[in-house]
Amino acid sequence: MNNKQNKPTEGELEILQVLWQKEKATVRDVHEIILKSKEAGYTTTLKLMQIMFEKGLVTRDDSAKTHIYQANISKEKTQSQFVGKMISSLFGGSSSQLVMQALGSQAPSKEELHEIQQLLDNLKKQ
Amino acid sequence: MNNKQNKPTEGELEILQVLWQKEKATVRDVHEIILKSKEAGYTTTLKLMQIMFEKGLVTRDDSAKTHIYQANISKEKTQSQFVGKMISSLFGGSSSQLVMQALGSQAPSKEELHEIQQLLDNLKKQ
DNA sequence: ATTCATTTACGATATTTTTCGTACCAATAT
DNA sequence: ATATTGGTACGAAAAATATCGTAAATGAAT
Repeated sequence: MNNKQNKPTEGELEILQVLWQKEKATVRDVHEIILKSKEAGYTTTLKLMQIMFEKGLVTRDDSAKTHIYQANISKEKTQSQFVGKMISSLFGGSSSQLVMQALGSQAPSKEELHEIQQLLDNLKKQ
Repeated sequence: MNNKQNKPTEGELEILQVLWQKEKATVRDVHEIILKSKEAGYTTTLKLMQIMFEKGLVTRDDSAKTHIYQANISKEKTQSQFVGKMISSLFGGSSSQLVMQALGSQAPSKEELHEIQQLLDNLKKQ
């Protein structure tokens, strides 16, 4: 069972973000985008993606010279992994505390509020 | 200006949790508690706390042989630091997405739901 | 006073993550 | 054919964290 997927590191997360957004991408694609937010060498990105491949975090099609990468863990799963970790390590296990903090730090739009309200209504019914 | 406080590492976070809860604590106090959730040597905890002192994450009273430590960054500030980071790096800047994820992953109690509802009502008014 | 237990200080090592240089390979242009 | 370009592989260094052993200090108990 390869269930216990390790938490991606920060660098890996940056790459995953790109892959989640673009579905498929070459190292160069990813690298270009990462360059926008930080300084980095091409081979640095390459190496990281190779390591991620070894770890199973991404898959790749290496049939052509230029390999094509895809994320191999879902955004949702990763999010919940991190959120869970955070709730336990910073909010004493209380998800609502995290919710309060998140809502407080950045007010959501009307539509978002509505969405949250719906979810909340749902939870109340149970 | 020592304003740009670095994000505490995971190990540091464990210690901060104890300090936030107990207000004041010795290395041994902290260590005992950490032992409950993981294996660790005493000097490991000690060393970490010494480093945290150097970084300014904690203060300490070393007037007696056994030093007494206190957290020097607030729980709230640290939480918002991490939540903010998370929203931007995993939720594309949308706090409500994080909220949804958090509420979904672990249903809060009735009281908590009520609290969240109140906050939500407040936000709606604006 | 001497021993014993507890603590801090500190250096060293281990581990994990990030970064990069260099070699090598393949496709294309000259 | 050869040079140029753009790609991968790979090893190794650098940086950040975490871990621990050992020595020295301190205070309490005998």
